[in-house]
Amino acid sequence: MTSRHSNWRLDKNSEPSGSKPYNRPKRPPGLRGRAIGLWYRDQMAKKRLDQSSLEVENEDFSSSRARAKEAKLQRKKSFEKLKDEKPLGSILLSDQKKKNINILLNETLDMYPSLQSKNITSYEHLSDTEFKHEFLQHIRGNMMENLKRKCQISKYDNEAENERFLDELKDKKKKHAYKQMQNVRNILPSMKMKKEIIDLIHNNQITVISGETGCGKTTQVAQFILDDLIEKGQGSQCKIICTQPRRISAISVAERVAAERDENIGGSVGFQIRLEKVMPRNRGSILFCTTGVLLKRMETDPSLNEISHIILDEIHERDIISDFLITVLKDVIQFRKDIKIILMSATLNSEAFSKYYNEAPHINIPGFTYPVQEYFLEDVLQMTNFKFEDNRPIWRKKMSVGRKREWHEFIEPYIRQLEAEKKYSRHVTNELRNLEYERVDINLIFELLLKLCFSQKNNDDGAILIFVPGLADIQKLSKLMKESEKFPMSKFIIIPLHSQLPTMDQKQIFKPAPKGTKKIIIATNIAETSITIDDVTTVIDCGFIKISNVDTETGIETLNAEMVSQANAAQRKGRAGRVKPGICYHLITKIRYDLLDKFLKPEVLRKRLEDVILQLKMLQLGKAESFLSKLMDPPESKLVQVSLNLLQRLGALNSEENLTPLGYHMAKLPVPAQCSKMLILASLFSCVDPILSIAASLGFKEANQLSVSQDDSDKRKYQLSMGTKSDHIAMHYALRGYEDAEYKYGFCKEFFLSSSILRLLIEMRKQFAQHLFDMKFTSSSHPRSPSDNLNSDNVALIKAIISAGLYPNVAVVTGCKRVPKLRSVSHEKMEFHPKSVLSKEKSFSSPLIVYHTRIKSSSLYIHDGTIVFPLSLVFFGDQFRIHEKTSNDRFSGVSINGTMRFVCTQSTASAIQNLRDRLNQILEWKVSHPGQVSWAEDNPELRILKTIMELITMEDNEDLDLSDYDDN
DNA sequence: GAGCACTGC
Repeated sequence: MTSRHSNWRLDKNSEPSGSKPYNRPKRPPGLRGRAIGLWYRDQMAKKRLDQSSLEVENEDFSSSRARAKEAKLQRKKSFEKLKDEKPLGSILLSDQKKKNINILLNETLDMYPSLQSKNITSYEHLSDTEFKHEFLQHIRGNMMENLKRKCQISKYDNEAENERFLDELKDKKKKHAYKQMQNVRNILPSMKMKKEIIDLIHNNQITVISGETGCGKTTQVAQFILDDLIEKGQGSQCKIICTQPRRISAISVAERVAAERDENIGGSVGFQIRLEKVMPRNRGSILFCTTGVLLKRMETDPSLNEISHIILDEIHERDIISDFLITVLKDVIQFRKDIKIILMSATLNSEAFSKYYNEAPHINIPGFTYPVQEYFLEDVLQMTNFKFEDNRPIWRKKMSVGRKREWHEFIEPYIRQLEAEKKYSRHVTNELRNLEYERVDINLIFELLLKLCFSQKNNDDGAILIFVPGLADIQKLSKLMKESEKFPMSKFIIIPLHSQLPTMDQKQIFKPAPKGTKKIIIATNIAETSITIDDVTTVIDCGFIKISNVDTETGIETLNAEMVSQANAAQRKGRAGRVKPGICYHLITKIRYDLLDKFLKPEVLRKRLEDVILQLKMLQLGKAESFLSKLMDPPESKLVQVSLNLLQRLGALNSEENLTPLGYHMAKLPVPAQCSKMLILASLFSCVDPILSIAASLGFKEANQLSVSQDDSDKRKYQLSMGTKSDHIAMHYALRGYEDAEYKYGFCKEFFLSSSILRLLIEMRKQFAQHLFDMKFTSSSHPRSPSDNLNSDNVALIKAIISAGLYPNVAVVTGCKRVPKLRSVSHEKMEFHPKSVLSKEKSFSSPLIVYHTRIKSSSLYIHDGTIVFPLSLVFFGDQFRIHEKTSNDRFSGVSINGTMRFVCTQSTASAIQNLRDRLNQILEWKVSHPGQVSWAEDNPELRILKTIMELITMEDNEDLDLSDYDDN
């Protein structure tokens, strides 16, 4: 007795109507056993290959069908296993309630008659609304077609403007301030290559410009283009967009360039980042924006109409959005022969970009930095006489095959060579030989610091910058320095630098230390690119970096310290040579340095792909797999499938991998997919305020800050959760508290919150609220409008909506001795991350937890959780099924997900099922006919939603005894 | 008992 697989996509049939039938190829006679299997495998592979080259709509039907089949098989398997699952709770409904539900269901039959329509995948049954028009146009469109259509627009040229811009520039050149700026600019290496750069850009559609820090490419190239065109009397044709990977750099570069032009921002130069912009004049202008802004712009303006030049800066960083952009632009230039693309990168990997763009011409600008002397671990050991702790001889049996080979082929011979050269003492080579494994050694950093700060010959007054992987290392080193009493505050300014630590006095970080004191900065890789401290002359690079990764098979994300790449090491070293010659200590051996990878894996290979896939769907780029295969480094097919499967389960994509109405809304909102689902539900249930805060926090970051010394911040977060046993609701209370606080600074200080993050979160809330209003889900664009917040104080309802969004991320509490014990629904061991308020919980009134983020580091941690009750999951989960007592299954009740069962009577089960079906009808209808639910009158929609709300609220108030669920 | 860094008209 399986209820239809309901997940409010308007797409229940997995059989695509109107698609071509799938012709199973006939296998040649004479094959046997394994050979048959192999033959079919090859056929499938061939078919997939053939189809990926076809145009968008017919593509890959066979594999989606295979996927559906696989999913069905999995489901069948899990139902078998379900028999062994202990029930995770029970559902109790009084006879009176069931009676009322049945009356209600009868009275609200045929709420939406057109939903009964058979031809549901074509969406023709939808009422004729603005939304239907917009949606159908979107899912039927494809980017190439749009480009063909839109690129016919003739070139913009305005004589009057041309003249005005030229006169303006001539006048400016006479001004003293402008001339002075010009003198500063003239020193830059890029200035010497101005003509070459302009010519190259002029003569080619694509240009790759490389250059190291200090060459001035970021500030100059856009100005070269603009001034050149103005001087040619073509200023009005010029409209440049220059992207930056970070918000701050977009603003600061714009400010810098405006200053160089003796202007304020908003003239010929502007910037645009999310939630903040100062636009330049329409023509003869340069806009500095973040990569994300450009990508979003392309959703509505794929042909980049009116734009004359796109400059993508810092693409060597290989972040997802930049990688994505260079691929999309490859398509755009086919139709916009007049647009110019300029790719700017560091010298190291610029060749690769040139190659990716079909051997595009490439120009290198020499950089200007002071020389930096490099030392390696062997030198540091010699200097400090350091001895590694617990340094047992290498137990080579334990090493992986690769490590073993590495040791025998390179490292061991290198040490032998050092011994032969006798450049280093016996002590050094012994330590290297006995090094069990390479890791960050805080004691070594400390010893090196002592040497640097207290040996006579060192009278350098520059700052010392230490790179460590994470907060734990910052804390350890700070503690060590403090306890040694060798670094008194009178002589040393010690600055920890980490994105989640409160930024102490800003000026202190950037201004040189007063005479007689030394500045020591202990930083994560935030100091590699995001924060630049000019007066650094000594860098200590521990050689490790924390880096996120993803398991291609399971999709589990990880965060662990790994060895840096040569590019990282070079960047870190470069931080010592900004104002004068410097020194860099790499705490790895020279041979290890040579063996390092050239670059880190690009981000797109280290992240889950749900959001990228939604973005590419929004840009109408066709099948995920075939578009992603065009990237410079295509992600593994298996991982694409994992992400596609989740999006399909969430109801964002249908079986043909097209956006559903729900998916369309999800992709439009700038939050993770699961959060947008929450937002839509919140508007239907009239409780947007809390969910807006939660979606903003999950999509951006929590406002809670950390501290270097002891941690009161966890206790304060616990207070903020107000006993709701939910990190998510704590996020809501943090924002509400901040908004309502009269003395905001004091509030932030008391609760260890970052006011700058809170302010951004509040702006994001407004942005989402505006979206919901524009989509007609709410009656007001104000986040706290009373009419959209009738139920915002109903904690049980908020939790239910959180669980509806975060599903299928469910964890189960299995016990609670010292700390809560946790497992996933598929029985993996998990833990609450210590920052979660739930990690301190002693008793659980329900074993069910929903979460957003799960990362494997030292353990598989859930970073944020909310405790929920069975009904929320039963109403909003998928694969709902009723179980009857039979001879081989003594269980009577319902199950969801093929993994979670709940005990109830048959009559309760069927009442729940019917109510659930009706709820799904409402949700299906609502996402495709956006409109508010009127809470003012007694309409059928409202009566159903209210009934569900009442059931959920009631359940939360019953205190259940955890001992029922304890595995022990 | 522990949290690299970014981003979204």
